[in-house]
Amino acid sequence: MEQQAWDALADPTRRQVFELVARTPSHVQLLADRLPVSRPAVSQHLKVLRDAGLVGAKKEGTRQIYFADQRGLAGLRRWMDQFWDEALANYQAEFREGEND
Amino acid sequence: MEQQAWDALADPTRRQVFELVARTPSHVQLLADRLPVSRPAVSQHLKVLRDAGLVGAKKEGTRQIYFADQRGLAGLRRWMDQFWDEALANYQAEFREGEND
DNA sequence: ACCTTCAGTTAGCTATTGCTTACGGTAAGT
DNA sequence: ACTTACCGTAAGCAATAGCTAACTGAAGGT
Repeated sequence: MEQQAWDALADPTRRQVFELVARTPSHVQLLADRLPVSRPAVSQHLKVLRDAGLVGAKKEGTRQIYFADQRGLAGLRRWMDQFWDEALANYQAEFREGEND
Repeated sequence: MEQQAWDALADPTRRQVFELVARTPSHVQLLADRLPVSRPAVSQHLKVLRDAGLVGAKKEGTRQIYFADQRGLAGLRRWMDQFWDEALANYQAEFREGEND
């Protein structure tokens, strides 16, 4: 469930899709115009992002407005916070030992 | 440069390697023992993590002690903070519009 | 009714990835 | 010097991913 968010955001163009949607909610065609890939590709990316809980959709006539969903990001944020301190601690510990050579 | 960090942490076993190293700095063989992959696989993962700035290494005789490096995480953290607020804002905005139907 | 616009899905191809096995290479123990 | 314990890298393979092109379908506009 958290793995999906990692996979989703690891791909560069898919991350671009998320960034565009996060700044301004928009429909598929608009996203495809601003990206170097075709419309179906954007559709597929949006499906992955939606399954990961990173974006949501809202029907608006024939169009479909996508917007960023914070819940998908929450898992990654927790993970990051968890290892941020540990990483710093061990990093400093290793270098403190190496200082007195 | 930031893409490398995403790619590195997207892979589940590679993320496990990072997590183990972040908790307790250790050498390759020790990591391989705690993971369901071979030692060379761990070596390759560590190379990717090192190129991404996520881990550092320190020679200790014939062994090599790997430890987590906070600098690789910094980029991802900045990215996360950047979109955390925007995602929340747009998420709420979309639902506020949809409430009065 | 017709046509246009918007979107999701499938098939198929190419490129990349993660793995193991096998090899080469360095540092300590005897 | 020889052996043992480490480790990194290359070759090769099976699986996966991202893309385009083509198809299907729903919603408005005329």
